[in-house]
Amino acid sequence: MSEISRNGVGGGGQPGRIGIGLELDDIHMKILEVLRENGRISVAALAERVGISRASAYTRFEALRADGAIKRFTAEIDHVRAGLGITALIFVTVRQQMWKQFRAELARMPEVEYCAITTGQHDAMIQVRVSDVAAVHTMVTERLANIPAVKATETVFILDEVLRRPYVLPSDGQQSRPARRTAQETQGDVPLGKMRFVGAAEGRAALQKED
Amino acid sequence: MSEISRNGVGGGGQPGRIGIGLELDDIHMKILEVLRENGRISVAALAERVGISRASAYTRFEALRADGAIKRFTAEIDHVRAGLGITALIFVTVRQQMWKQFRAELARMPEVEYCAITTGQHDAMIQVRVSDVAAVHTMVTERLANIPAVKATETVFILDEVLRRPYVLPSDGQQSRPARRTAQETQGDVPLGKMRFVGAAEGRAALQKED
DNA sequence: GTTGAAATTAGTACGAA
DNA sequence: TTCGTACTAATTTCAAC
Repeated sequence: MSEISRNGVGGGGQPGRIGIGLELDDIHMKILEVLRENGRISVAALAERVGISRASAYTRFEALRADGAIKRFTAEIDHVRAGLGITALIFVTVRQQMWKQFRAELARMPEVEYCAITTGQHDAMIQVRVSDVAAVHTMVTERLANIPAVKATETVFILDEVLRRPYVLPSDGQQSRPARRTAQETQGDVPLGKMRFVGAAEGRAALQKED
Repeated sequence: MSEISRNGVGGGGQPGRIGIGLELDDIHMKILEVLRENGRISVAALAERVGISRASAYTRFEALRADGAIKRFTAEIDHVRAGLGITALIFVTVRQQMWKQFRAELARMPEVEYCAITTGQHDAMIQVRVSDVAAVHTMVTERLANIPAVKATETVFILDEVLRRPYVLPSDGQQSRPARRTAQETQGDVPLGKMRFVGAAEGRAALQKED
């Protein structure tokens, strides 16, 4: 049910960000690393693993929560065991000027686990978890189709979830960190023919702001 | 880095499931509900909220972990605060008989937060978080393009993440629960014209098994 | 499956470096 | 700020019911 933070393409620390927040140093990052793989670790054990005192660990831990860098702690549930064996992605084309309504309707659908607004052919992608294939059909044809904001949908099923990391952090040693080489420099190296980048459809910028 | 459980389209409690697991009753579900919204709650407090004794709560808590219904506890990090302001989805077409290699390569890419095998036009969807737009380009053209298993990619950016629920549970009161009405009964009700379901490409079944 | 009491651990508050 | 310590409160474990 939680609205989560904006994530504009231009984002990533630029001016205009709401809330200055605290500067995250290496120790903060280490704390996040530990916490994302073991959200129930005691602060004492956390302090030891990170190499700071217990008191400091409490201070930093609280700071990270207060700042919002840690949004919440959660248990990862095996949805198959929990009876929701079917996962589907529904790509939605949303009618202009109706995003607000679309978002409101989404909040009323408990089977929706994730929704993101995207560039490309469609406007949004939603991920749903349900108990059987028929439920996906019901969801799409009865629930989504009845939302005026929804112009069209395209549904695919998830056959297997290969990988889910709790949360990716910069300290994971990305090859794609602020690269020395620019995009232009890179272009000669690899066969770009098979790669395709899909920008936002016309009018998307306008849609974005409307809510 | 964790491989997560299979999620076949036929799944959801059918025979052939690996590991019998324990039967999840209402109290188990309640525990999962509480834990997914507050992964750091003490077992004592959990017991109170669920309405059972401390000892029972401990027993059930442990059983859920041992069974794998609770896969892990994790902190949800604000990736923007953490310096990864850009999120993108990369839809990948994978060459037949090369899934194993594809999976292995994925594991080596820390910026990949999620990967699912899907039906439809593409074979897999991966979600990446990086610090800037250039990093996406680098990721796709340098890393993915160099994997022989990757036949083609299509990239879209995530402009906004509207909604993320920790984990959807059946008890969320889904409208799409084992529906009384069949898909066929439903068809007369709504304009199906704008809805599209996309099945697996030919040969996908074979690909699925290969790994 | 529950209660209660002991041992352990967590969380807080302080002064000192 | 961070650390170390001491103090208080809470949690977990384990026993008996």
